[in-house]
Amino acid sequence: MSDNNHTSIHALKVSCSNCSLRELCLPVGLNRDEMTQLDAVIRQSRRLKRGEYLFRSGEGFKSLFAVRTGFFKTSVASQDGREQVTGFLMSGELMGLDGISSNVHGCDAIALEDSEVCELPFNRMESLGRDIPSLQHHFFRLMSREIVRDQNVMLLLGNMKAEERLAAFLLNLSQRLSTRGFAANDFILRMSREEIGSFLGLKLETVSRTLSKFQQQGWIVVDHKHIQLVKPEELKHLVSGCSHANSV
Amino acid sequence: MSDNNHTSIHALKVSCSNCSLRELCLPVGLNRDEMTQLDAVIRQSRRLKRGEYLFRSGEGFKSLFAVRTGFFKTSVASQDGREQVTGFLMSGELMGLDGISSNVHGCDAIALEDSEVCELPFNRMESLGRDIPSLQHHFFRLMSREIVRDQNVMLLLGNMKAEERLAAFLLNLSQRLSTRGFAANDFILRMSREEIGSFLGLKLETVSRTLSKFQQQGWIVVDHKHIQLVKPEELKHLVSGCSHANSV
DNA sequence: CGGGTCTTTGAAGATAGTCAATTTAGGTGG
DNA sequence: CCACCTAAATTGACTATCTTCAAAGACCCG
Repeated sequence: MSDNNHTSIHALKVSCSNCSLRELCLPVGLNRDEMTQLDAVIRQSRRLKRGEYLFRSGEGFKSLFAVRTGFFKTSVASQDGREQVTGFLMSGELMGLDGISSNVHGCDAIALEDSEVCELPFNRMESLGRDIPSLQHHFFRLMSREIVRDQNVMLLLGNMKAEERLAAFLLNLSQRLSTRGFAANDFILRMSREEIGSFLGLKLETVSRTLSKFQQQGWIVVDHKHIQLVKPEELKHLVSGCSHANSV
Repeated sequence: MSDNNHTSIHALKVSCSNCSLRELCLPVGLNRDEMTQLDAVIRQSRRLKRGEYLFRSGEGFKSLFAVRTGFFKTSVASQDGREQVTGFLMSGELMGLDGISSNVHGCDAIALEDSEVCELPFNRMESLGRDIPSLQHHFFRLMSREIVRDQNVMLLLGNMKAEERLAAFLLNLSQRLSTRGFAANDFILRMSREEIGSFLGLKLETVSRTLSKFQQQGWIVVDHKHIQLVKPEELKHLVSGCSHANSV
């Protein structure tokens, strides 16, 4: 699974009941008892170094993974090497849902910084869902949310101009970070310009140019990976009219 | 729900057990007994005329809908009126999965020809899933398949040129039609050039021009909505290297 | 059979892509 | 700890693709 010898496959026993992400992640809406049952199913946490693959497209699918700490990208690759980043994931978010359909992972998942994930064996999640209706329901909701997110990315890729895409991207990151208790208007980009471009359907040069343009207009401050949103309302204004949802 | 007086809300009792789509649709892998239980849950079939909305974005979500006959598009609209078509659906395919996450439909679903759908009340599907593990599993697989499909659309919108997009689109239609027993290389487009363009992230003129180009090269014959794939292998060659999956 | 929608096609224009050169940053090893 | 080396980012000039604007033609439904 891992091609990296010094990878620490720390089999730390984790528990949802104590996890600071329990309001964001899978256990939403479960009572104490149900959460204990969920704890029993979650196999372990696994640590990954920056650049390491959590899974690869084509590998057998057995488990979903929830991000505990760190940051991931998922991407699908074409035969001739072109890469499409399909998402960036932060704590509490779930990876691997696309593997359920065929029992084979449909994308690559790569850590963009040193990270830690919880492994959720899918067949055990499935049977636990039958015992805990609210868990089953939440699970359906999570998958549905992913579909909604994907639809919004389609809207972005199909209808929006470079500036609108980048504004939507920055605002989306901002919103998700602030949900997790981080500053909404001052953050570090974990991904390269090329990865942003791949996600947004733009070339890296266009991403760089557009960020510079935003900075020239005084809307943001760019210092390499460090981004400050000075006038987020201007970014919102750019995006408004492109989508009612900002769950990109 | 419907704003159209002369709409026939034929409450035909339908049954999965007799349905010609049972190998394509929800009942895949169920035994006789389980299928009878599923029959009990499926509320009715509903007929829609061309142009009629099955549901609209923002409406309360209660049911999923399976296409029995006909053809649909789903789309998300931005505030300023721009439309992104997110999918075209044919018999045996499911609509409404995006509504589960928030109990509100996230897109519009519109019949592109006179059509008939089966209504699947979601809460009853959920509880039936707890009784029939294989149904629950199949349901997860269907949602996952939708996520995979969406990822492939992202790849298309993010990485492919106009000719590649259109080739992928035609081949995908062809493949799905042939699965349903129709001719793979001779079919009628149910949607307008504008709707194709919206789905593919192109303007209608570009769609029209690109179809003409394919025809000039002798790869297809275009007679308005009537399409014949003369050299599908050339189209495949165009697309190859853009994606390993053709489940767009 | 006629109005309106959909489609095709052309020409001009804009946005983003490509190619290339320079600068900067970050990681590695001495 | 510093210096080097490689990878990432910025910026400019030019180009290609797609869009926009426009006009004419075809079909379809009532």
